[in-house]
Amino acid sequence: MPMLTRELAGAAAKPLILSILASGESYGYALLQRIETLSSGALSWDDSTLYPVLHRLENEGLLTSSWRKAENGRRRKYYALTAKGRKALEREKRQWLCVDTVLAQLWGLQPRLT
Amino acid sequence: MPMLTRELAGAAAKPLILSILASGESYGYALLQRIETLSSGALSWDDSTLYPVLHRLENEGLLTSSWRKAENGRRRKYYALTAKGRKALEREKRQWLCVDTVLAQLWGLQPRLT
DNA sequence: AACAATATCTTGATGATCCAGGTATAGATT
DNA sequence: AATCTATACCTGGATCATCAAGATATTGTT
Repeated sequence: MPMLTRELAGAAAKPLILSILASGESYGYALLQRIETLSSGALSWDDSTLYPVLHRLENEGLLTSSWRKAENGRRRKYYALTAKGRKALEREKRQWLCVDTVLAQLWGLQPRLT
Repeated sequence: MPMLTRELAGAAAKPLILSILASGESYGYALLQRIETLSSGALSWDDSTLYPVLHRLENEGLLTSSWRKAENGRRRKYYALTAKGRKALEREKRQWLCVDTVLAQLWGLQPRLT
């Protein structure tokens, strides 16, 4: 994500990926496009940044992966959230909102209704 | 910040510090307490994490520092935002809100009114 | 044939947190 | 006087994560 600082990109990666996968399995390339779409082009990741994150999350047991052939004939590695991944997402969400609440206070923004 | 992931802590540090200093100069120890207060105790930093960040920000020209003696007789290193720091804060803010907007969409939360 | 888009991966350099420690003073308590 | 607690700052090394660059391979289009 070129317009984001290294740190914010790092912090955003995990919750973003887990959140997208929470509504159904997907694969690397599609995740990149989904994020770009959701942010109206503001967030565009480099694939060489995403793949290691996916591997790490799988290694931590938050995701499972399976190679499959898509309709267009290409092989894709589909990722799906595990139960552990779902819990991790809740944790990530809570943490993000915690920091966000503090920043919102400092910036004089409305608090979010949970 | 023990209850935050390494990555989120890293991403939060810069905007938090810059935002607090935007409303007046302060010093390391006070920043730690201020953050703990603002978050109702949820965010508590280790001082050995904060100081290097302050040094880095000063090194980047976002802060200036000056040793001074406080009323209580102790020496403190006061940090103040520079013009460059103020611009950096705006950038950080924009970036944070950008990511936050995407996450809010994914989580079905209300968008924030700017 | 050549090219653009799709799809994934690895390696090495860089950069940042985190832990564990160290230094020092003021004020209150024993 | 001695000790403890809170205040106040700093550094070095281990660890971990992004990032850039480059590699591989297939499909559909010009």
